[in-house]
Amino acid sequence: MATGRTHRPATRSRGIPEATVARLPLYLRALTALSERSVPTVSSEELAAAAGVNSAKLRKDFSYLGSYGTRGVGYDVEYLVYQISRELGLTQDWPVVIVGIGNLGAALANYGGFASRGFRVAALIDADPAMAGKPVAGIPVQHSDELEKIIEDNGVSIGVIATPAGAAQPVCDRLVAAGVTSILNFAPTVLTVPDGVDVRKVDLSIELQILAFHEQRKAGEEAAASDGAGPVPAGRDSAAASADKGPDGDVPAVMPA
Amino acid sequence: MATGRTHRPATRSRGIPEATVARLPLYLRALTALSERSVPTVSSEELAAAAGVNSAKLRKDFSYLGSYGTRGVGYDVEYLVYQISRELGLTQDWPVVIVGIGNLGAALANYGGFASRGFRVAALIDADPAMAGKPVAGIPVQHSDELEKIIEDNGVSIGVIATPAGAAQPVCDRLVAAGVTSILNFAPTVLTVPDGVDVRKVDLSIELQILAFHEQRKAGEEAAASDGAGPVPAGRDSAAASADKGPDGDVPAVMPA
DNA sequence: ATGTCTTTGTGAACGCGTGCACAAAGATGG
DNA sequence: CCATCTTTGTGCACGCGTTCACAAAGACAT
Repeated sequence: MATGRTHRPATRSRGIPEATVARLPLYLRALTALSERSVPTVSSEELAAAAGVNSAKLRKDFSYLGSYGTRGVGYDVEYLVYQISRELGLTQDWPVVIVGIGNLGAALANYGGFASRGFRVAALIDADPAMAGKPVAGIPVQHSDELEKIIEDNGVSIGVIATPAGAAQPVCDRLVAAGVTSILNFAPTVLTVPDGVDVRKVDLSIELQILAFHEQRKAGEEAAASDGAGPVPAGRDSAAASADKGPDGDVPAVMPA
Repeated sequence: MATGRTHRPATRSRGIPEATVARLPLYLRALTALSERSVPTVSSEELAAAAGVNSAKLRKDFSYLGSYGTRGVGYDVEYLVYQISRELGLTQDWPVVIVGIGNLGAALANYGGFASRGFRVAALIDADPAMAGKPVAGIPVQHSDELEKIIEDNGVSIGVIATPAGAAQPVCDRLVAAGVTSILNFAPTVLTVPDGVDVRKVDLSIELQILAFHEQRKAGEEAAASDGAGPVPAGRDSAAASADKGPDGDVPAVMPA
């Protein structure tokens, strides 16, 4: 799962639970696929299976949006696609800027899932002067100096940070100062932002570590018979496990497509 | 953050809650940074701030691992780094294969956060014959035909799928059949896997949609702004910058990644 | 030793999210 | 119009996760 966090306990999203909001895109994707196959209606059971969730959960989620289903029949696919899109705010155009055009930034720029969801890459920004003007995904990269102007001129409110960890906070500060109020962060760093600004973070390394945890557990259970505890190099100071070479601080995170 | 899901009903993770496991990598990152600065000990308050979480939560998380702190002093950084690494299974080597070497796959292959965490890219696999032999991140790409052999020869148990949506499930099936038991999926599709196999999913599109939802809500609240107080915000996207946060800022939550 | 001060570790309360199970609503057929 | 069948919408209970608040534990000074 992804990983998104930033302090804030109360989750009163205008009646719609945060957990539900996080699943709406999932339903939308499944519904879009059905729509493309010209399926007119779908039951909660079928849609739930397609989205990979429990049907009861799906019905409860939809109940927060209103009563859009017909008992005995199911949900009208097209209508639901529209309702969810509207709820998520995808019926409007969202200009987005991507800062940090390295391998990851380029991958994001080429990602096709944007346009189809109402997102438009308004600009690609990088601090390296050598990148300026060079086209990536058909869009010329612009230098960081232009950041504020680009954001204001295009009315950008969503920014994507794909820079090395060290550059993330400064870039974030500039984005926020220029008017961005939502940030998707791929750099492995905790960003500090003022109230009113949303930050979601994606860190591949974290996802892999969680997988490793479960993987280790599976291996452990398998050898449940005689297993003791792993090698326990006593000494509190023995410290630093195996591979700890590079400072992770400067490597950009990675991500989705 | 990322998004991950598909799995276990009972969370019998040897006593450690899933939510805690998802945060351990976060603590580990903060601790590694402190370690590099040669900081000997850290209090729950300081570490929590560095990791972006609540200090009470951090202490409770650590309590699941054991009593590694010293009252009145804090936690020994090096010792904690080791304990968390061991708990996550990062003290061992995890060979990983990346399937689908497009923009994203290449970005992942170049990601530096792997090696420093015990992960080793054992192979890059792509279905395009033209890619075969071509080096990416210093590793020659191999053709899909070799998939099973590669996995068995290297004892790979973790696979990363970065293929187009249509190829994901078939690739997943082959990975699982060959012995992979943990999968990180970047393709926008719900993968079906047998019991015992973990799947975590990362989908940028979903993260952006969640941001859009909150962004839309902010814009809506602004329109109903009744608390004057100060400068009158002319255009909605022009100035901004200032702390124009009215009622309640809404920040992401989620979990679990 | 004794007292004071700091910080951990955790018992308990609370709230959110999940899933069950069923009544209500509507379609459909006779 | 009535009976039956399907599927939604939701009340309710339960469990996980979060947070508070404080006693216990140890460091440190006197």
